[in-house]
Amino acid sequence: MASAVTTGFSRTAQRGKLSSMFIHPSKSKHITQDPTPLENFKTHCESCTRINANDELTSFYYMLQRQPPPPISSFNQLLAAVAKTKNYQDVIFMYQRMVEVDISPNIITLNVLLNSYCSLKRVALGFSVLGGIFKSGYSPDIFSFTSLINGLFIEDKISDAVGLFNKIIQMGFQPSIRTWGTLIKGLCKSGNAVVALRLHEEAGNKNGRSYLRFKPNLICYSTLIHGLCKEGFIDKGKQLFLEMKVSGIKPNLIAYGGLIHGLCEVGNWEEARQFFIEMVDQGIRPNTIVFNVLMHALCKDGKTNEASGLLNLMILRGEEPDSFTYSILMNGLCLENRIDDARELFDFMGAKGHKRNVVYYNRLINGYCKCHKLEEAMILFKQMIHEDYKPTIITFNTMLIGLFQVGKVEVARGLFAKMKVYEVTPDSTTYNILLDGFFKNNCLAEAIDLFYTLERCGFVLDIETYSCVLDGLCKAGKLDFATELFERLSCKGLVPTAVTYNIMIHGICKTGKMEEAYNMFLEMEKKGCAPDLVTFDTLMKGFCNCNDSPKMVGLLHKMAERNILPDASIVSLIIDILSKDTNCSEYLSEIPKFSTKG
DNA sequence: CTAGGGTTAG
Repeated sequence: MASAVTTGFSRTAQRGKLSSMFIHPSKSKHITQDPTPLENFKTHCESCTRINANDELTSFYYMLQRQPPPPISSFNQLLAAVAKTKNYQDVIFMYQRMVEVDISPNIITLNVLLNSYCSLKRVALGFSVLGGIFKSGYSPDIFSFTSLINGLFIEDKISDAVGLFNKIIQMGFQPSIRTWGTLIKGLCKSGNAVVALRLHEEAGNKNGRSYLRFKPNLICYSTLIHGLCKEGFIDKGKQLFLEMKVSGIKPNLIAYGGLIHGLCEVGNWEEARQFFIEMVDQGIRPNTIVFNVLMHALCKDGKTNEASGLLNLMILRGEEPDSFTYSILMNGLCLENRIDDARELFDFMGAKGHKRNVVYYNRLINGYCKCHKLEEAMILFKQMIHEDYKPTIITFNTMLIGLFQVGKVEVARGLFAKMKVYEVTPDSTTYNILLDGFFKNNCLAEAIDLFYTLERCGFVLDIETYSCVLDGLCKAGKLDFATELFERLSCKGLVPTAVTYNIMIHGICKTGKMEEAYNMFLEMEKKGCAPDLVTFDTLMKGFCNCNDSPKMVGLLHKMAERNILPDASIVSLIIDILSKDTNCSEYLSEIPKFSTKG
């Protein structure tokens, strides 16, 4: 049975000739084809945009040719200087030239090289440098390991990074404050601020991590505070803020900024204001970024007028608004559907000679798309190209969403084809938009064709993409296809989310097979995926359609267990069923009590 | 030689 379904799919996929249009060539052209060192050097110099780059490379080249060669420490100094400017590519280039003329690196040279690879998201090459360190008879030190831990974090290999940290401790290495800072930063950046906090607490505990010979410093604290607040643990952030004050560390702009940011996100404007005042009292001057954060939070909360009040304050205090400031404000206006005001700001900036950038165009295009003024959006799109701004992936994704929303499928196809022309590579969001757009605009075959083409090309599809396809299939009445695809998810290593389950449950409910729908719900619970309000809403409607009051009451109990409050539509369904059911009083007594406070 | 903050679609 399964094979029949599969065949149905591939036939559709083979029929279309869209594949070549949709799949862009991979970016393999970046790999160079072994030019000679001198050629390499020349093109490298030409492509350098940094002011000092040529100076550095010229003196480097001079050093390379000297006989006898200068000491390795001189090379290290130069490499370190280049690394400091974050031009890691240059460091690697210079290192390779050194090797060519038989200059032996020492541990510092190798560490700089290792760190450059790690910073360029090439931690694997970092590890090969580690091998090279051993081979040259050196021993890796805490610098090498700190860089590797950082590299693992940069590549999102969180557990490997933590594992390496633990391993070097086991091996008897003494971590430096920077190693610790790298660990804290990595955890906070990857959304594991709570883990970072636990480590921090253990470190403070005398019986805990006794190998730490240092106290957390300003950087550790501000990173942690920022990370915790970003994830909504404001109280923990405030606690740490106090703790750092107690241990004699004066909070800086970043610590205050993190706290204010977190408070704004949860809408606690009053406390945010207090900290803002405290910060100013402490002689810390809020910079443009802090103002931007505040304005962004205000705009997101629909308080655009207050945000523009802050803009005035900012200018009054002598802080120069930057490109972010205006784009945040523009977005706020768009969110309030004040597209004309946003346009006015946009034109005003142009008139004032304030440098526009792509983001402004993206924001405004988004604004026009949101209120379905696609012609305006398109005019702006053409204008930005005319003014030599390169459209980005955001520009295209925004336009595509807008076009599909108003049913302009043909224009969307054309725009997608244009991405190639502008050398913008579609990302997974682009494909989700296309799939969703084709499904919603009744281009079922095209959607399935695209989906199969993507799968065949080995494009890494995430659970969002599959959910989108499942939704499209279910809504088109192809529940069989959807079920087959759903069952294939686990062998692709994908875990269905609540959204995925909701889509499937909805699809099954539509066919009236409530037992199957309920089984899907049970599977969801069993797999540890928490059902949400949508899940219950969907099931309630299904059971209501077949007048299954006991099951509805059962669901209400499940909701009570999970502290999910029924919304208006569920309540009306309950009333509906009670009025139909002659045994209503019996069920009435069984309905759980929901506390009104979450 | 190795650690700290903000914006854009769904």
